[in-house]
Amino acid sequence: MPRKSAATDKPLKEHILEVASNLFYEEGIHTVGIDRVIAAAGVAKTSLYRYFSSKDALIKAYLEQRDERFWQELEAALTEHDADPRSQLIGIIDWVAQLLEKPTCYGCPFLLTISEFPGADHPARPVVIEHKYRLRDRLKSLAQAAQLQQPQVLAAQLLIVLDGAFAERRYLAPGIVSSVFREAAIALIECAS
Amino acid sequence: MPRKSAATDKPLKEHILEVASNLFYEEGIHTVGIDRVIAAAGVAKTSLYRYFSSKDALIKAYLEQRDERFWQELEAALTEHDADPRSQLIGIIDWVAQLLEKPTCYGCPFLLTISEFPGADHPARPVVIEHKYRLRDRLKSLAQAAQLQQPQVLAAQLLIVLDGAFAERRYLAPGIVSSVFREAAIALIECAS
DNA sequence: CAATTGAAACGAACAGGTCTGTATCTAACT
DNA sequence: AGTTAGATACAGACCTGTTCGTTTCAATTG
Repeated sequence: MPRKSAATDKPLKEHILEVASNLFYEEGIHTVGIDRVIAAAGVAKTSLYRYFSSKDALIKAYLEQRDERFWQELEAALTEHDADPRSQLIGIIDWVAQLLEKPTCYGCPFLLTISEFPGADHPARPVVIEHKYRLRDRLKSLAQAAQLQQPQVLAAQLLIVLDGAFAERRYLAPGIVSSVFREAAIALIECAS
Repeated sequence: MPRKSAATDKPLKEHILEVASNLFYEEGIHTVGIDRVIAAAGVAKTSLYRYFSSKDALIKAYLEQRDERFWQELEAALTEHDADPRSQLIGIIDWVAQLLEKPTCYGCPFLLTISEFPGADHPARPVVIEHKYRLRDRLKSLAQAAQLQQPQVLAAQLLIVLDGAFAERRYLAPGIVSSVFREAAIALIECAS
């Protein structure tokens, strides 16, 4: 049976991944070396390499963890909303707007990672693309169910606004980005009504 | 008098900067080392360091060059348009849409750079922020002159759409991003009419 | 209960590579 | 002669990934 980490009582692999995830997200992947990760996690280098075969594997696990958490929290936020598809669509917008308001939001981890690794062969790339496509499809089916015009186009438009808002969170203050994002998204939904 | 580079007949400093600019933009700054730059430029390392005191200085020059070129080409594109402020605003949108359609467009160099260097103390940061603010102000004054509602808000919305479109150009095909961007921007302008 | 065993983790050093930036020497051109 | 640039080697730092020896701790076994 695997040993538990002292502070968090989580399995060590998850503990390492969580620490790495925060560091990668906040400071960038290239600027955070393995030594930084193990120091912050209070862990030996051998332990990290026992669970992750390479830094690339750790990066991939980081994105997969963020993807999983994204959908979990999104679906959880949507259960508090009306079942009406239009309300659900607005619900996604509001949920993202809340994310953008957090001071701990530094942008979209997927966009940030693909900015750091533009190479077509990096293992992170398919995770990013799949994440974005899935989100766009989710928006599209909601727009479709809400009987909005051109749901495919609207979904793509909303994704652009979302990506733009997250991109700007790297250099702009939380409140402004969130409110402008929300207004723009609502306006586009109104246009398709 | 400084020697001209064989192929381009430009001063060596500009030649180095141009080569570095393309490499940084296409492959990312972290993944492109000084050795790659001098090899691609066909230049000795000593020559590079004669004109640029450090890699950070080269990065800063890269962004300043992109900024300068951005405004030059934007203003040039706008002279072909009607002097009417609303036409000028649409002109910016169309010009950006054309940029996005180019296969050589890999996103916004400013957003990409700030994604790679999130640190608040990096010399690239102020260049990025100033560029974005200037663009937003340009959009705002055009919206104002066109007597659109809430020009400040509209400008911020358009900037979000623009940033989102450029962000998506790292993982999506040219044509789709460009057309969706254009439709979203036009829709937002219509909303403010 | 006490001794043993074995996996899990730590710590520290190191190998091999890459990166930035410098120093030195030589060639070319004015 | 003197400036400009090329070529090369190198210093020092950093980074990934490995190796080796030691510690801890829990489960097993007598």
